[in-house]
Amino acid sequence: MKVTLPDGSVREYQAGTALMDIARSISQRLAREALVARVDGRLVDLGAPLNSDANVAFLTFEDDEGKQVFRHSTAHVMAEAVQKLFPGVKFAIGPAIADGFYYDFDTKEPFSPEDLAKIEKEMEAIVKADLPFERSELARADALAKFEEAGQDYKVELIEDLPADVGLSCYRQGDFTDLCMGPHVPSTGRLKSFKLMSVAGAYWRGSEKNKMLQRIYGTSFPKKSMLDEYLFRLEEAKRRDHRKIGAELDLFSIHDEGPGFPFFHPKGMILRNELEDFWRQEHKKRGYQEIRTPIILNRTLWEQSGHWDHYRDNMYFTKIDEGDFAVKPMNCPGGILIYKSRLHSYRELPIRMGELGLVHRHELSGALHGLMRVRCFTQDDAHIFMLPSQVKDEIIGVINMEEDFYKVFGFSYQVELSTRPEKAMGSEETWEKATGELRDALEARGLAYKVNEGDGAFYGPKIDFHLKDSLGRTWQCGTIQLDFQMPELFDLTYVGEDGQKHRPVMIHRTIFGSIERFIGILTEHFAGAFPAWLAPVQARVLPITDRHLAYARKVVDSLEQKGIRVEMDARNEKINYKIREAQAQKIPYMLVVGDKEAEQGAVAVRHRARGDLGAIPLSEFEDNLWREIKEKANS
RNA sequence: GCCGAUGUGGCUCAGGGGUAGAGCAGCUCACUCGUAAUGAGCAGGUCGUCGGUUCGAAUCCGACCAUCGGCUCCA
Repeated sequence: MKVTLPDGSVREYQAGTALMDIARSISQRLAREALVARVDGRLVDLGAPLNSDANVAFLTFEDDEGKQVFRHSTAHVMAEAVQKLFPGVKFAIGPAIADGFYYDFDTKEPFSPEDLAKIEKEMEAIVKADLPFERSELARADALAKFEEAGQDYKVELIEDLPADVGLSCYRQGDFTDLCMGPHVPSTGRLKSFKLMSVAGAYWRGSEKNKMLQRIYGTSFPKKSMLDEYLFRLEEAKRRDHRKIGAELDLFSIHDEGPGFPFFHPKGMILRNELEDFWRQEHKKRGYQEIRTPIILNRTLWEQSGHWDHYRDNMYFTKIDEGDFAVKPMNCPGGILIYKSRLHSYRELPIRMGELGLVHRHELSGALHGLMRVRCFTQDDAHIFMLPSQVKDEIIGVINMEEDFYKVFGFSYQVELSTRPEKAMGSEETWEKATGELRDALEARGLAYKVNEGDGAFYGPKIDFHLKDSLGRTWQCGTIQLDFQMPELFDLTYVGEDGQKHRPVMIHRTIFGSIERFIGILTEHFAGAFPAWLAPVQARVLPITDRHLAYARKVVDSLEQKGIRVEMDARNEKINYKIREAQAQKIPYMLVVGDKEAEQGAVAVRHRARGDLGAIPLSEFEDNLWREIKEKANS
């Protein structure tokens, strides 16, 4: 039979040759590093025989699929160790995830950190024994009987949910057999370096209605050095944590007195205000008007908007003069009242109304996370009221705007399209149509996107922009939501060419998403070293001795005149000490002034990343920094 | 909200049934210094909160609160 390799070369083998032997015939190194094979597009165990002509690729840890198989195999080893140490445990699922794997177990007692150490030890023994992973295929009825007998309820449930005509397979290594479609690495000896990272509760099938299982997270690598490097990267990421940097740089704080309600300090406010100024400029350019609507509004408004039925659990309520009021969780009903406050002509549309609106949402206490998930936040919201014929262009316009914004900060992002959720308002047809419009716009822009079934807002489907934090977790920031419901519910109209009233279409959208969350992401992205235009302090003047205080004062005054945010470190300390502190505060420019500078009207410039840049005339420094700020340079 | 862990001065952390300890930061004094920590002294905490056990609790037990890692949810 003929085997075609990825480079196009063709080799001849006897039918029935094991894939592993084919790998070995190509090179020893490939045989050592290959984890699975891709045969005509399907992943197959290396131990499997090849029976006819095929395209074959051998995958190693370098390939995403190879990596997943490696991690998934490690999950099986962990499950075996758990079976040995904790007899009677029931097994749920154990997939590979982005940086490792997990396995969910139903146990009598939760695992303790000490248990993890024991499980790791046991896993080491299993890896050392180099047990082969053996595949077996079996009939559905046999599989059901087997797992029922073993008391593995979750496996039984999994089998029952699989289509009746699909073939089932199991993998066994040592004493552990698991329902699994595979493939796996050839033997446990491949799984050289692993570490169990944490235990956590996780609901069976991700639903809080189900039982909570014990999930163990772990990761694995073919080499110890790779594991060490990964762990080191994790440590580095923790150093970027916005909660840590936020405290160190005195940007914000969160107190027991207000869980999930962040306090912004003076330096955090500078950052916020810069972002908001930028936001206002950009929106003005693009034909947006700014509005502001109240935080507390009557309950009847929320009943009309559907929030009472669909969002009540996330809302805060209060009473005013015996009347029921709600604290707004979204800005749209307020914006709609402004739209409705007078008649609109088709000539005015689209109307783009932006609002930096403070919303409050009751988030579960366990979900709170620094600035990333809070209970009150400022949405950089906007509502666009338009003619049905304007929908596509408006969506494309917003997508372009999102991209323009993220480019300024150097963010990369993932785009997701979320469709009709279970508890949604409106007909299937309207949803179909709205989802189609969003999809068309994405495709017209040629954007790659992922579909999130059932993740839309209750009033419409949406396009979301997700940004990454320092640990690679993604957070939704920008969103574009197409809404045919609110215009109906509030009987919104415009007067058309024909003099009749017509129904406008609405878009809800954000770019930062929440200013708070955006600041969190921004902080981690730059590790606190914000570009000069955002930096709370753009320059700090460091006089060498108190003989130079007067000149330093002059430098500060001059910079302030130019609108530059500047501080002076007048303390009676050595220059090294002052530099160390300014560096720790990630201040973009340190201006050392001593006798020489005072004499020449100069400053000795040190940049936080580029180091000592030597002395230049003060005016030249001012011009340079001014330019850097104006250009919003990312350095 | 659920599972697990944690909670000691502003920060990082030690200690642990007999009424609290270090480093850094702060303050004072001396040094007047050229690109990442000068030295000395002083001050600072009812050990998250409330209750229980005990002659005695920061230490043991319970409840609650908050934080951290997940699940769920979402900007």
